[in-house]
Amino acid sequence: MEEVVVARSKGVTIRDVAQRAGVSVAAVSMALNDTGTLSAATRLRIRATAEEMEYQADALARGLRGSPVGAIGLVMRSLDALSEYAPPGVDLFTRYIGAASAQAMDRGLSLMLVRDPTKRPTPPLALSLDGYIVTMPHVDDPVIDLLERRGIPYVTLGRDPSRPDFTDWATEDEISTFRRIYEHFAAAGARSIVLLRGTDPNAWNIDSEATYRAWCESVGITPRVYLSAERAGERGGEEVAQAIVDDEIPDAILCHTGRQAAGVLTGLTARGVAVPDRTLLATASDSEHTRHSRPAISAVELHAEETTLALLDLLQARIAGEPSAGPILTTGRFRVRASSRRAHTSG
Amino acid sequence: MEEVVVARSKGVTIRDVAQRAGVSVAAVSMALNDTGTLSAATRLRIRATAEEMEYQADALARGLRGSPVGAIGLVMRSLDALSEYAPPGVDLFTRYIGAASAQAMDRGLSLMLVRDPTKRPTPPLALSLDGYIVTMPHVDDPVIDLLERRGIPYVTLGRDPSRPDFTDWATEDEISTFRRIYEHFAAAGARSIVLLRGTDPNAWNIDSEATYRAWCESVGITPRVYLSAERAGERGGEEVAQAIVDDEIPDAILCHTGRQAAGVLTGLTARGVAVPDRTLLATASDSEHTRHSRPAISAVELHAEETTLALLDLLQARIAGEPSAGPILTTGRFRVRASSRRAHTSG
DNA sequence: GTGAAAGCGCTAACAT
DNA sequence: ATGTTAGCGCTTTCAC
Repeated sequence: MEEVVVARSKGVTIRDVAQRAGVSVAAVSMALNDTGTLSAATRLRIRATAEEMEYQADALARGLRGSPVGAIGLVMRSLDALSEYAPPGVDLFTRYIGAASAQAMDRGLSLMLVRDPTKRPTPPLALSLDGYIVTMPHVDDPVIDLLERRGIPYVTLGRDPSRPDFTDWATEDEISTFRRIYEHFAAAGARSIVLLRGTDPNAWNIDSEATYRAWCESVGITPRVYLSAERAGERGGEEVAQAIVDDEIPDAILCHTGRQAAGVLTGLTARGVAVPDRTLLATASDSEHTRHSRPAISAVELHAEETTLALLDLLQARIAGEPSAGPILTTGRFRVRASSRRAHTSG
Repeated sequence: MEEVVVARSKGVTIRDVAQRAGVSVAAVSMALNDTGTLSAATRLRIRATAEEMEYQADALARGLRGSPVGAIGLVMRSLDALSEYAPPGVDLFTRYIGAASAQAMDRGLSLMLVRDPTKRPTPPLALSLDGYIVTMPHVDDPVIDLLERRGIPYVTLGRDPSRPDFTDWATEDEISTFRRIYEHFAAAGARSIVLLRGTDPNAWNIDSEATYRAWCESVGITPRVYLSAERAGERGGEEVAQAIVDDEIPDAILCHTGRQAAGVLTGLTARGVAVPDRTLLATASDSEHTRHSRPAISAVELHAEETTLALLDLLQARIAGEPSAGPILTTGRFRVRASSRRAHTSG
């Protein structure tokens, strides 16, 4: 039984360059980082040899000294709260991850998805990254606390519900989008409208309920809010649908997540409530479910690219110590599908 | 003008633990890594204090010593070859990135998307990662060379066309899927079939053309292959469509990418060639384009999750020095949409 | 069985 | 203007 261990060859070190250039390691470091006092001549000469030897500073070693490592983290609180990191059909998160990763690359940054760094074991590199994007922070979020405590720069997707003064955040402007949906419902003749939201204690859930109640009040509708934990997924939506029907069949239902909406559709159908003929249905997050269900469910299409771009801008400014340009609101587009189109309205 | 630099506070160090436990730093290291010769008693005592102090070894420092850093890289050769990292409508790559990131998290690994590490400047942490997934390596791929040279473990999505003996790869079984598409075309009465493939020198392009030619020969069809660079996108497809029509209008066209297919559809339509009535159209990669075009384009739906899971398995085995279990073939599903459905066939 | 110390590659303070 | 050196936090010989 022989163990074959392939030695990981390290590359050219600063010492190699120093030796070749006939200077000290300090000189090399200075030359390449444009620090210290070196004659232009030696600086150039050193740079040339470094180039020639294809020298690359080891990020680990620099990081150990406190220099930036050229990588940022992405913490998705909504994913941390789910039971699985890749629930079937939910492409919202993967789209954010993919978009942010690709855009970070264009800026010479690497991005890594990191599990909740307050849970042990801590993802190894987590506390050595240059900064963080935290999506949908919770009330009194321990992750934010940790980052604050460690002095690690961060920005958030969605406002931090615990810190009204914090401005380094961006979001799809859900509030006005929600209003648009209610108006869409009302225009189709809906008089009673139900909101089904999630239970994660984030701005998304808090603000949307507030928006809903305000809107109800403004048009004289009695608010009816139902809750279902995000992690309950379709199943949760199905159960709530039963409860809603038991209470009183509304003219329209708005669900937060695509999975909830898919479940509600199933539940309503099971109880003989026709969508959209009897009750209109829409959701604030698009997903495979909403696109492929029968009828297809009206949903807000998120523009992940636009939002992640804003977040990266904010984070880079924050890392550079520049003043905050936030918050930044991007706009989602409400796509009307069959689930909220009345036959006599569309015809 | 005062510069506010927030000090990044490091956490508890091994020295702190050693001091508190009344032992040397070496003892702490040994106790926590289960190495060396320590009495069970001290080992336990040290572990307790470490736990109590919430000690976390610094990944940078460990990495500098050659230990794994708990993070792996993802290099997408197809993205490196494009002009932009997030081309509009192409969700194939983001799906892979998202799926792989989420699954890696479930295994306690962080995954980061890395730009071509042979291009300078090298992404800082690139050469310190524990391993790599390289998607669609090119012939004589310099990235593979680099990883080999540095002794960094890697697996590939799609076989390495230059290394027939290399087995640590997985892929969606495009060969049999392609055959199925040709048969689908043939069943719909197509006699002349055109293949439009990309130009990246990867297994995908090489093998699919070989499959095509073999199939043509087996059924006595004269092969017609057209090329369009992946980075040419829809535009490239459009131009090729013109060329195809100029040569001779075929009964069916199979395109590699969704963007090419979308372009071909546009091009054909512009020339008055009706899809699917005159010519059938399908593509091997699903995308926004193929789902939302008119008519919707038949496409292979990739199961990113299944494939990335296989890749992570292979990579972890490779890192652990276990024997290869590859290659692994996963299966895509060909979804027939309007673009390849003959009216009299479906009716 | 345990501690002291070297050193991973780098940066920054201090000498010269 | 350049070199010397002390660490960053950790693992790993090597003495004791």
